[in-house]
Amino acid sequence: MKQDLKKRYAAQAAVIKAMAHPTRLLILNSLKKRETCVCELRDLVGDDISTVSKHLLVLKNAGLVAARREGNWLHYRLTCPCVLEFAACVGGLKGKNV
Amino acid sequence: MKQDLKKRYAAQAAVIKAMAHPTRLLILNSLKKRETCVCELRDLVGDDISTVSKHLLVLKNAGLVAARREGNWLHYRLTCPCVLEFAACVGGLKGKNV
DNA sequence: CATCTATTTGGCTATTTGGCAAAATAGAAC
DNA sequence: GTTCTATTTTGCCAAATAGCCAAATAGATG
Repeated sequence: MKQDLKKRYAAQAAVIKAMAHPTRLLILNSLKKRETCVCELRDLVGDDISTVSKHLLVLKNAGLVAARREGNWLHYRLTCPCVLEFAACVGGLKGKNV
Repeated sequence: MKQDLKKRYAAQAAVIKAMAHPTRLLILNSLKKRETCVCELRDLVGDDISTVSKHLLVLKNAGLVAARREGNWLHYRLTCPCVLEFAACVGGLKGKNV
């Protein structure tokens, strides 16, 4: 495997890995509609707010979301709505885990 | 989060998770061209063959690949070529990890 | 300044993952 | 049947992950 190819796949895998969690998919799909503050996402997800915050960090580090402060609230938004299109394709698969 | 929605996201996440590894992305992209036997994939990837076999198991469990025996060789093939389209989208992202 | 509110960070534990090497298996060939 | 070859499975270990709670932080407001 060539080195630059390796790097490119590693970069892609990092983003895909950030998406590879039910809660984070829920968050991404929710943000598709409109930007949302963390506390609202916590209500939607139902986990501890620190857990939600960590999920958002993962998404932010992958470049999938960005935040905007408005008073006390941080509003998160999708940076790349296209990433969700492929979820529909994935939905049709029939695997042992699925 | 409603229960059925939760399940749907868990199912999607399982497939995405299976894709979320550089070696597995390499394998998937290689299989896009044509079906390939394990030993050939081992040469391409460069890891131990048991490692490659495990990656293939992950992909198989997710429903992303399937195998066909021909003599001593097992030929793996993509079951859902569409899953690779979104990698191009992901490639454009600029994150801390990417 | 102190205080309140929204969010992040750190610490902890349990679980999962990726890799190699050795042993086991499945089918082909003798 | 035995043997050979391709592949999978098992065992082990180090590293990464997800979750909660408690503590820390950043702005807003008094």
